[in-house]
Amino acid sequence: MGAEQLVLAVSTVVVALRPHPETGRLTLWLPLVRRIREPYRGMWALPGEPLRPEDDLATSARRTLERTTGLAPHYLEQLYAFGAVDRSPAGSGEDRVVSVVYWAIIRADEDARAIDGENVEWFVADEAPHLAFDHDTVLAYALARLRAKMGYSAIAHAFLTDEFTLAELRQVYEAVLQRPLDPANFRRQVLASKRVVPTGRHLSGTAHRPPALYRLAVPIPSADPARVVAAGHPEQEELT
Amino acid sequence: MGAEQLVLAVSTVVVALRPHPETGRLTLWLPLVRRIREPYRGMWALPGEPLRPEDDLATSARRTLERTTGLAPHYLEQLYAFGAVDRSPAGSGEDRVVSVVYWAIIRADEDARAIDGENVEWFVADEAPHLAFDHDTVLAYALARLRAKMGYSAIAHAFLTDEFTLAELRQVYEAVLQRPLDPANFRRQVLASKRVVPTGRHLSGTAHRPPALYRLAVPIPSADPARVVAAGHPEQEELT
DNA sequence: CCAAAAGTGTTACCCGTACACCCATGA
DNA sequence: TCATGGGTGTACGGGTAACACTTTTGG
Repeated sequence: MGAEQLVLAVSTVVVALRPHPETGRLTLWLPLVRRIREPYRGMWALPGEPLRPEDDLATSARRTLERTTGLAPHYLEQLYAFGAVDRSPAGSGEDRVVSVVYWAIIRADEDARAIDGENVEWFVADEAPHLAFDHDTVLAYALARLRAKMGYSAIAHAFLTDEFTLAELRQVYEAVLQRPLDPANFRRQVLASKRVVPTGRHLSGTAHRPPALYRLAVPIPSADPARVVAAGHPEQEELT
Repeated sequence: MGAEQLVLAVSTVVVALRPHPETGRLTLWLPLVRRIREPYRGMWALPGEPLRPEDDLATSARRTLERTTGLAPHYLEQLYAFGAVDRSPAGSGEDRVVSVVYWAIIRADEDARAIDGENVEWFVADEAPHLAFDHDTVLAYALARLRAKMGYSAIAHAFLTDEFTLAELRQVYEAVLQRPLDPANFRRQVLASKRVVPTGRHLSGTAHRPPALYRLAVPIPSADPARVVAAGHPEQEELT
């Protein structure tokens, strides 16, 4: 037992929707980085970095996203702080690491511009390899929470551009929730929620009847506590 | 600008239900500690401590609870990690502090045994004084989240003993949500949810008809990611 | 004009709410 | 026996799910 140090790191689970290589259906993908040193050398892990004293937690997550994908996040949210003492292999003289984990959601249009960083590779989220540290748990938790949050918040829009068709929005839900939704009922529910406003424009060039384009009525609410509190009487759906 | 160090601390928002000093109705209370050194000397703050390298985050929260109330927590959940760079007054040469905040819920029977620690005093949650650091925000967020979570989880039971009447359970909801609930409908909803099982026993000594006693059918689900993930197909209501 | 997706209408059902009412007990 | 909270019955209304149907385009 040497002089163990306590280190604070920030990791980010970056998710985007891309077609599945086999079925062609939209699925969640995420970038992982291959570890180039011990411990867990050679294994895949979530991207991250130690927190610098001059950085906010979110700033660190943003930089990690930049480094691994070349992108700036439009949606970033804190997930959880993982701090079990045995997260790094015990007795190896390694530092004890507490990781604050963030989520970032990549929009379809940005995803096209994504550039892989050093030792970065994208994986289908549900088919990711066994990961270093406790990152299997972290990833599973992130996915479970993302799916749960789809039900009561507007994060689905974080995957889409400003203008979108209701079919596109529905496909996001179907991809993340992994089940088909009734187009007729979906349309009514979304319109009834007033979250979405028709732009008057229509999407042309489709194989069939041109669908109407919509825009978000209000921006996606931030999950940042400071903003949630400042918003006065918080709605349940805005709290995690 | 001296050599700033990065420090990781764990704070705990401890809540219990006690009668309001004026109205006599049940309300949320919490213990605060008076700061005995700079910065914010003399102000009230959330109890907490720097994380020791040999402690899990939850272990640290547990010790804080022990130190301020003499109790061991039956319900403990991680809330959020606060890490803005200016949380401590800037330029004062103070360390930069990242705080992982936990919630602890005190049951009615334990609350009776609570002993105040050094410089500890309890306050009605909604009438707490202006706090040190960003603890006003932290507290507001904790209360908002507690109220939201009452709607879709079983945490209300964290305030109660093993055996309880439906009226007691309803009073917990009413106290936290700050609005009256229809006893008839409340009873049906709770019974329909199957979360609760009659013990067959009745509470005697009441002024009127003796109410039936109930017990939790399944323990309150832990919000710990490791357990949530291990539980297989997670229900939405178990996720935060 | 045909296929297929966009979009509308209709109906049955579940669930939350409101509220009238009966039951059991201590005082 | 009466006041009071415990406990039951019932009817209304909003929201969701299922699915038949009409509309609009490209080929």
